[in-house]
Amino acid sequence: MQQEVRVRFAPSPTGGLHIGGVRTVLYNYLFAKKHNGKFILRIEDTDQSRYVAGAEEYIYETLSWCGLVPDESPKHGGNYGPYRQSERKELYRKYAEQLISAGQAYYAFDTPEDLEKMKLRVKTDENTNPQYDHSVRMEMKNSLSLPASEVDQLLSASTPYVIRIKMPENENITLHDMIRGEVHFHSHIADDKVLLKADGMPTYHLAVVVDDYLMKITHAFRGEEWLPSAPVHILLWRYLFGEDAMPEWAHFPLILGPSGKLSKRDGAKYGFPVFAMSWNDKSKGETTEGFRERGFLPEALINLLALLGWNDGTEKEIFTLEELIDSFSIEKVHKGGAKFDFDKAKWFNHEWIKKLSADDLAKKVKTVISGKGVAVKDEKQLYKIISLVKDRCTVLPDFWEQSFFFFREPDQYDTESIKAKWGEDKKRFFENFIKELGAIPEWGSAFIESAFKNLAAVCNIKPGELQLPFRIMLVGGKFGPPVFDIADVLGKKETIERITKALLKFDQ
RNA sequence: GCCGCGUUCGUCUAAGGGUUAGGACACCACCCUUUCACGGUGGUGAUACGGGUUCGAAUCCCGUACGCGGUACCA
Repeated sequence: MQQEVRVRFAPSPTGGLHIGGVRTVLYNYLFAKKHNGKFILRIEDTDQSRYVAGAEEYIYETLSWCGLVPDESPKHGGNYGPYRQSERKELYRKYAEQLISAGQAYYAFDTPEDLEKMKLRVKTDENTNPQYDHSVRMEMKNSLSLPASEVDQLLSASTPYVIRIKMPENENITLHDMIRGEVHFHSHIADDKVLLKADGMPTYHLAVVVDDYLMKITHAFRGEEWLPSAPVHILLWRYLFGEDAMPEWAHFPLILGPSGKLSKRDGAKYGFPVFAMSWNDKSKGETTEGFRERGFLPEALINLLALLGWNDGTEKEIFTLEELIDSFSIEKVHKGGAKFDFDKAKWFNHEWIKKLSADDLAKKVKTVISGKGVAVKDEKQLYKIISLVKDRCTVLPDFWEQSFFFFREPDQYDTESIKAKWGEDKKRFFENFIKELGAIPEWGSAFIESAFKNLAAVCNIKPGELQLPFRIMLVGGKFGPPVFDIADVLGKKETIERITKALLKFDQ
């Protein structure tokens, strides 16, 4: 019996979730579901200074909107809680102390000023970014450099301290990554990372290892930005729980903006959303737009994100979540970063709007329409409208541009477009057409069309020449779906009224 | 600076030693449509560079260049 697959997404609740994060969630989710495993959400809120109210709620809402609901989380519960690191605070210290006993970590009493001084002292052109590592640690104030008696004294005097890992000086560390294969590091390049902060909270490095162990995570996936600190995590695993217990790793490629790693600033700068849902930063009073608010469907967002850095090896591009679960494999995730292309994103949304039924779309379209102050009275008519116009809608707000004329009569007419060819004969045609329409036994686009064409033949006018005026009478301009379909949806009474009204206007 | 990762049309990607280097987005043209779209057909357009290995390299190896990431008591 194989071990149950358990994966986790571990965001820090510091603001909106951007699409890189959503994609990480997605790949985690797909992997878990593919292997009948569990998808866990863990909140990494160990940095109290960066706490942002509402950010955690936002994450749940985003996940729920996307349809990527965790099996375990602070909100959904589970057997491995608490799932919020701040609530696990007391549990980390013992592991840090264990490392100290084993000589794999040490207390460090350096103040921020001490660290600053060290950096200034060591900094050269060749070493522009000095680290707290083997080369300087014996010159600093820590339990390695100080005599034991002094360390005891400092501790009993409650001097603030951190616990740092003692990185070995000369060791090769190999990471096996499911996407990249073997990645090699030298231990001497990493610094003595802080494991436990002065406030007693763990840093990411300690917490991720301890929690992945305690929560029985089998596969640890995260963004490529974590690759450089992987050796620290591997060492921690080796020291604390043994490498045999370590999950399998995979580092996903980054999603790039027009210039480097996609950031929320790119959104404002280039005019596309970067967050899944809009995020309001109350401290700065600025809102970052989300895909949801821009009128994207969650199905499309998921689909486009899945294909940004992965594909199933075929030419298939439109996938439902189910299909993604079915065909997903980590090995086919790319190594290289992918630049986000908003045009392609819109194409995916368009495809999804076309793919979904009027029924699927109705609720969202209704929201768009009512957002314009128009109440949708006739459900059946709405379905008809959606079917009629969805092929020409790329994002949800387009439904208004494409169908507003069904809800209100034209307030102006594009008479310019027909002026040149308008005349008495055509006017007469429409006057007769009104009578014909009144006599139509069954209202429907095919009947309207044949009445229209028959009458045109009688009047000896090409039907094509009459269609544009008819369209403008009904909607006001050169837009909309096929004109007989418009008349159909409008209904007999409304159609006749609009022709009548327009005829008067055309004369002026 | 140092370390790591990466590099196929403008963008997302297929091809894991033998293909006229395929598809999609975008763009252009034509067809359909007397609105605009949808749709259809076709077109422009890529293996970063230099060395190897091989009968044969986009594919394997080495260098160079470029890009990205990391280098916090942030995650």
